[in-house]
Amino acid sequence: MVSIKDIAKKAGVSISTVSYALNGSPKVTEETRQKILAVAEELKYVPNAAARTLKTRETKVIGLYLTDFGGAFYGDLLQGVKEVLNQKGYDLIVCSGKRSHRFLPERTIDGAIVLDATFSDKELLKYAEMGKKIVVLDRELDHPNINHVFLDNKAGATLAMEYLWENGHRRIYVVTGPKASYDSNQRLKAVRQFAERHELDVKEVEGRFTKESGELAAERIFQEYEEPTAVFCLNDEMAVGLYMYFRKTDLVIGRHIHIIGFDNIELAEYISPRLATIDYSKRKWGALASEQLLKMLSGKSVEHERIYVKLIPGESVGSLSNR
Amino acid sequence: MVSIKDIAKKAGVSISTVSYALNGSPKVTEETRQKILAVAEELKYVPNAAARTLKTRETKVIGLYLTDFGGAFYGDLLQGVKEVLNQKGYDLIVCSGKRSHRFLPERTIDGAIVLDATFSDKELLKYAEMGKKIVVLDRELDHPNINHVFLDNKAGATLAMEYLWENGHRRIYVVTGPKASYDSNQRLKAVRQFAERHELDVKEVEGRFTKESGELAAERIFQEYEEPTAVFCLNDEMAVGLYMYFRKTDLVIGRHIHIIGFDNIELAEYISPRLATIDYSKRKWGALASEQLLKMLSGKSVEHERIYVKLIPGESVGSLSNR
DNA sequence: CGAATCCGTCGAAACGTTTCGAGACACATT
DNA sequence: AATGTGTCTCGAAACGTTTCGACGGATTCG
Repeated sequence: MVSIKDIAKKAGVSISTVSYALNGSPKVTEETRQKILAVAEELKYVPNAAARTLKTRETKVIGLYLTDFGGAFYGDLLQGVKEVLNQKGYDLIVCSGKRSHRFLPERTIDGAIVLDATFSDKELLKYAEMGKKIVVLDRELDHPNINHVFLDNKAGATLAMEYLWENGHRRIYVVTGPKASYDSNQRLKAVRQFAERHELDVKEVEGRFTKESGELAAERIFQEYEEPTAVFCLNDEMAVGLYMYFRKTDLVIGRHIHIIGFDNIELAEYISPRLATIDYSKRKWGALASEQLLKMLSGKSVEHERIYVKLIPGESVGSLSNR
Repeated sequence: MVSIKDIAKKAGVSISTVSYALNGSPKVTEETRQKILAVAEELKYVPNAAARTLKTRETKVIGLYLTDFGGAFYGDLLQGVKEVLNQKGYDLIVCSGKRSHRFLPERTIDGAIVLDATFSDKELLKYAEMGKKIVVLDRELDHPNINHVFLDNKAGATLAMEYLWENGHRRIYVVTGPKASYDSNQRLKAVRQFAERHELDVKEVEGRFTKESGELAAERIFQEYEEPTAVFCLNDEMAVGLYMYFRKTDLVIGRHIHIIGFDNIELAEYISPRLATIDYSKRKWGALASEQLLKMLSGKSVEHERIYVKLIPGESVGSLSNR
């Protein structure tokens, strides 16, 4: 409501002087700045973001795109992103769904971090081509305006397989994510390599990275059950689905059936038996992604970063020797 | 980059005609509209949100303020909000932290839904006073520009107490949230009323609505333990904290120690034994909140809404008779 | 047939900033 | 005294829309 113009009038100076004063330009004398600040305060002036954006072409807001708001998975990641961003004077908004894509071309946000499989490569490339800066977390995309923080999926999947192997497991199933998922494919690739190296026959069941699909997968595995069997779920969410299923049977997890996941979601720690899984710092992942994005926005060059993983043992995987 | 002006030039019409055409005004003939649309398409025109906002004074974006991005608690709520909003042509952005408050006065968003105890009443009232429309979910605030969807905390707390009572429990502890929490206070009030009615002596331990504080509370309770004791945690998060603690002792939950929570978070279902708790539709809560907000924005009157609760039994509470 | 009505189009102002270039003034330099 | 050098302030244009009022031409009406 009250604009820079009102301040100018009341303070008896020009509009431009007010603007300079408010923005801390050295062009204006300390005395007039104080006067202007006082008037602004008195009038309860608040800058109009739209007008400023129209002129400066930037919003100091960056968007984070998620597939859905559900996943407990995201908490730490968002925290990491937010910390970095706020510290550099940027704000974070979290978005989901196709509608919100408009923020990118319409310049509501300066850049985006994407962790949303429903956001197509094609669309992303289109925006990148328009000059928008983007960091993707769930795919690799080759474009000067797009960067990527590499999560070491393969190392993680290999760790998981080794853990099962060392515990004596030889009949192993893997429950994959959707075929289109980059993470799933990377992890699966490592599983296959491991299998080949050890001359194992790893059976593959396709899931959708959800609890429900995990439950379905469990059903299939149960039908073919030949004791003892270990299952590597390519994410924890599906592992929880297996838990749900096997609780209804007389197989006990960690004894008759062995499960390991990937992601170390919160639930993995609280469910019992403790789910063995692959952990990585989601917070750091988010922090690195934002740092990359900010560098891109300020025209600096970015070096490729990588997130390391580690194994979290859990009672969901028992040793075959001490049955 | 390409603006309405470029379209006008290329199509050989005036700027205003382009604007009318693009906005589907009946003032322009179908023929010219098609021509303009074609040119816009060809030029890959995208409207500039800042310019439009500057003129129309609205963004068609509403903000949802959360204390932090952590809580798995929010998923369904956000889903409910988003569905309603999208259907009415609005977008949702999720925000957290003081910095983002600027969106309200700076007109980046048309209105806000607040579920964030760190957002002070005073500040909220200030924005309301400026004319911003707000729906609060975690407090009651009396202002024409602020509304509220009522969650039946008292009924929920009473249900929980009755459940414990009917299962024969008489030595009951309640673990509260922070003193400043509206929800905690409402629930606690009902607990006290129940205690008075049944001439019970309910011991109160103060928590902070987090797992860690639940664990601490458990420690205190354990020291005073006199079998059998039931604990009503004023939210599930803290109940999970109790689980963590008691797993380290030789008390088994649902047998020697009995626990009930409030909120029915996802974890409550997957933890074992299943946590008894109070459930309510978070999705509906979100949906009602957004509907209220949209009504306020269009100047309609809003009627007060209320969310009902129900008891979810769980094995975390056993009957005292069949020990 | 002249006047009234309607319809599609247009020009221009406005929204609230930022920022460039120029103006005004004071002071120092030759 | 004329010129030069800074310093502070100002006016005006620009960003990309929306929308009001006006305009001219075609149609309808009495």
